[in-house]
Amino acid sequence: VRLNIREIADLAGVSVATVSRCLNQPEKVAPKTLSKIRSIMEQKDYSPNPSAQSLSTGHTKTVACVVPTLKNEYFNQLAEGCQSALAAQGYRMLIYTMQDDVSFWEKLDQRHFDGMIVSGVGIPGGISGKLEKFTVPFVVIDHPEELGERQDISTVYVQDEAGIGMALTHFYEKGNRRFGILTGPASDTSSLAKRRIRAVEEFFRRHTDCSFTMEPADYTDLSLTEKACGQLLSGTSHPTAIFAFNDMIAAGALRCLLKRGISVPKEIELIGFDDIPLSSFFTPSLSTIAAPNRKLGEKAVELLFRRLRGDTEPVHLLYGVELLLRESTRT
Amino acid sequence: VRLNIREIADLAGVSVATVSRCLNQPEKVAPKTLSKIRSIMEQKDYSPNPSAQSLSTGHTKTVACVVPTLKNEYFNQLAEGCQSALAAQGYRMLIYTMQDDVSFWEKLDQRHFDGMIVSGVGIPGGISGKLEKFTVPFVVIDHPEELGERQDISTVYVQDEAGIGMALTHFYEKGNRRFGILTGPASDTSSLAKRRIRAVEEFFRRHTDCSFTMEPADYTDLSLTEKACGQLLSGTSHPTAIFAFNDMIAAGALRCLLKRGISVPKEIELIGFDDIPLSSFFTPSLSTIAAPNRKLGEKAVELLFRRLRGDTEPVHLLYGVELLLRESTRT
DNA sequence: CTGTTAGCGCGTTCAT
DNA sequence: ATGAACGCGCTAACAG
Repeated sequence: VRLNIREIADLAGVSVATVSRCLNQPEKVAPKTLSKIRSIMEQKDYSPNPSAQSLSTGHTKTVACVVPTLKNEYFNQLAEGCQSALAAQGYRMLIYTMQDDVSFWEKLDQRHFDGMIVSGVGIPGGISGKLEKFTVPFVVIDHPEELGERQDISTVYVQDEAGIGMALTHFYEKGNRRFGILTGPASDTSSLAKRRIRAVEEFFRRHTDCSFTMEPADYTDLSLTEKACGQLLSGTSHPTAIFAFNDMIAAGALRCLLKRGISVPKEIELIGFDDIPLSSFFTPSLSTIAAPNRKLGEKAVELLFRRLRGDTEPVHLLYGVELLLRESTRT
Repeated sequence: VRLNIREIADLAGVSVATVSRCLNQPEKVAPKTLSKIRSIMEQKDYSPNPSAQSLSTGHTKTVACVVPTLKNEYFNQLAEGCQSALAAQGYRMLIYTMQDDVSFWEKLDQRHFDGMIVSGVGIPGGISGKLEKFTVPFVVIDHPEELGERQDISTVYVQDEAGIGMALTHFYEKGNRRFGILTGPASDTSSLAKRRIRAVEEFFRRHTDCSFTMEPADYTDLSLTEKACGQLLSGTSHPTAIFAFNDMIAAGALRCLLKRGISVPKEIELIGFDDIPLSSFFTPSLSTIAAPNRKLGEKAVELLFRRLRGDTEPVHLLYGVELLLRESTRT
């Protein structure tokens, strides 16, 4: 029921080339024929077949968004930022989750899209191991340090180290000396996870009057997170302040603490990371390191478009973070 | 750097037709040539060009997921369910958000996908107004009542009315007689929104000893939600129980109440709808009507695949809901 | 300014 | 069991 370029051409009494030009280089078509063809296209509700267009041009007007999971609000926000930015440019977005599929990258066929946005994908051996096969431009939402040999690609990232420093320093200045750190899942080998751990270690190297315990936590499974927090409490360090690597984990910790009748922030203070939308709804509302999650996605798209337009200069956008003091920390 | 079917054929000393058969109807190829071609494909890491395949077959192995927004956890969970189900079948997922783009449906080109999953898309005039142009199969995650003339399509939905009845009845049995209802945004004309409102009205038609106030609330903007809840409190009904149409709104209400020093559930009880993952993390944890959000997405995909396989019998999957009593209601 | 034509890569009759 | 040839719908040289 949908006609093709040939039929439009016949209807307008011109050749397919003219119709095609009408779409791609209207300035090269006589105003008169142009308007005539256009009215016919309008009337017949014509639009070029995307598959044919892709086959012919090699472009798909589609971008892939690759995240480890959609079960963490952080990645949802990233994806949301990408999607809206892409839609605004008339691009479609394919969404892929890696989950625990180890052969993910091998199965990914880049001919489906013009470019991709990749985030937080703990790649063993670094990005260079799996992403070097890709010739389509892509932007990584993560620290540039894991780029390896792919120094040519752009990144968008936040000051993790600084954020962690801010949180721990705040705790320290409030008099805390015993800390609990809830890291991401032990299986998370992303550069993001490793970098945050390093930042923690670095902090305590400079604050030898403190003790701390690190405990891996999962944000997918509530019971695991609570258990991890329990470990922290039953250990020898008896923390008075807990820092969680992301807000999902902080949520679990909060629940664990309150269940045990531990007052937050009175007895134990808590700070998370990411500032997901609902963290301000917790009670006590969660103090957290805020990053511009949505914006990261939007900017990544922006950088990707630069590439698509031919600008191959790699750009690294670093965003600052902010310590948002809400109710889970003492004033 | 990637070879095509022609080159593979030459390498194997056969024609392109044989290589193609090798992929699509291997049983029609001599075992010997089959294995030979396959090893070459393996070695050269060959896989057919998706665009060419689509152009030739008319299929894309891609499904569209259309939701109003990705800013509500509910839709994220839906999308997540769809995505994982699709990925398991080797399908890709395009994600579209309608936001407030009125011309969304007109711009949507169905040639990009083999089918679509549509959810909660308040379509003025019903689904039939905008979706009838689509010839690709699609499944609606919503009540069948809005299907209009498209009685041929499958749906997946939950018992909204029953859920609302459960919540309000629970409130009633606990002795509450003055109710506050926080509905979705006034602009939400989806069948879901309307249906929930009808269910509320229906309940109070049968419980004339109650008073209630309905107030539209937005889950995108916290301040609006809090203001809506404030309206409820400052009105004449002085509710002792508040029911929110979704958990995002309930979160805002919770915050509003606690800010004003109103104890939940002691002074005012609160029940939400959806059971988004973080609702159990609120404090008090949110009592809510739980729906199998992820599963709705998965099932929708399942029904869609039936269509793609040729089974045109419309199926309507109705899922039950459950009143999850947590801490925001009295025991 | 417009038309002809050759691909783009693959699926698929129809012969052989 | 295999190959030759056409069609899918469009873009881009090239010619006029």
